[in-house]
Amino acid sequence: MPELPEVEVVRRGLDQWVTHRQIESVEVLHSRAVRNHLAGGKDFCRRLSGRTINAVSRRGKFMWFALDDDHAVVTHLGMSGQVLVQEPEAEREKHLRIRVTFQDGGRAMHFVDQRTFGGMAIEELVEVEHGQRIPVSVLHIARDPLDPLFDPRTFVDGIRAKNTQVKRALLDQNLISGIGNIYADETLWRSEIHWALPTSRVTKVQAETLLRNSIDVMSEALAQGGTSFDSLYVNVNGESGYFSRDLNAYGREGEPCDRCGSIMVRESFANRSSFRCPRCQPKPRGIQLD
DNA sequence: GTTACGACCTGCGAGC
DNA sequence: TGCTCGCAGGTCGTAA
Repeated sequence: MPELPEVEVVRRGLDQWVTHRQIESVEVLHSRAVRNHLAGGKDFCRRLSGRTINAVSRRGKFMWFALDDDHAVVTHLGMSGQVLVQEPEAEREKHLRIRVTFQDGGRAMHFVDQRTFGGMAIEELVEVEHGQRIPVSVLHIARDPLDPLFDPRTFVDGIRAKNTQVKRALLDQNLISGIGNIYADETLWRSEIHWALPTSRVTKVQAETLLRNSIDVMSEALAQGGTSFDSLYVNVNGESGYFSRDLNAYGREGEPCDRCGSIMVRESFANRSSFRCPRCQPKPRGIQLD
C-alpha cells in the first residue's frame, strides 16, 4: 500500500525519467482511472498531447506532474497504483490503465492499477504560501512531516484539539499527510500508545513523540526504498522496497513484540486492521472497545 | 464544523 | 477442481 515513503520513491524515479520531456500521446485504457477528470478520457488525452512536464512534485500521498501551461496531472496511487517507465516495445501490463508516450521516442510512462482506487486528472495549479504552486484538489491536504515547511506546533496543537481516537487523527490527511495504516501502526508502536487513546488525552509530550516517530519510521522506510508485501508496490523500475523486513507492528499478529516479547495482537479498527503490543500499548483506562 | 461510516474496486486465499 | 466469501485499505460523499 503506497504511503508517503513509497510515493516519494516513485516521485524521485519519475523526476529522473520524465521531467523536461514532451508528451506525444496518451491512451486511457480504463475510464475509472480518469474519473476525477470530469471532462472525460478523450479530453484528458487531447489536453496532454504536446505538453512538456516541468517537474514532478508531491504532498503526502498526492503526486503531480507540473506542465508548461499552469496545469498539472494530479496522480494518486490509491491502494495498488504503480507508475512505471517502460521501453516502448515492452509488453503491456494486465492492469495498465493509462499509457503516456514521449516525442523523444524513449521510455513510456505506464499507470498500472489493479484495484482502480488510484487515478489521474488534469487540474489548475494555484499559488499557496511561500510561492509554492499546488493543484486545486491538494489544497485541503496538510503538509507531510518530511516537508521542510511542516509546522510541528500546528500538528501538536491540532491533534490535541481533536475529539477522536489517536489513530484516526494520524490518518487524517487534513491534520498530517502521508501516513496510512502501516505507518500509523508503526508510529503508535514506537510511541507505546494504544490506537484508541482519545486525542483529548494526548499530552504535548506524547504528540511530539508521535510526530518524531512518524518522521523516523517514514525516513527509514524511504531510505530502504519503501515497504512492500507483494508485487503491488514497486518503484518506477518495477523493483520492491525492503522496509517490510523492519516492521515492528503491522502484519505481526501472533509474533513476539520486538521490545518486550509479548504476543502481538490484531484488532478491528474502522473496517480495517490495527496491530499492537498488548503490554507496550495497553488499552487506555476507561475506554470500552468492542 | 466535526466526526463516523459505507461505498468504491479486484485479486487472492481459505473453506467447502 | 471450482465456487463463494471475506479481506486488504485511501479517499470521498453523506448522515448524524
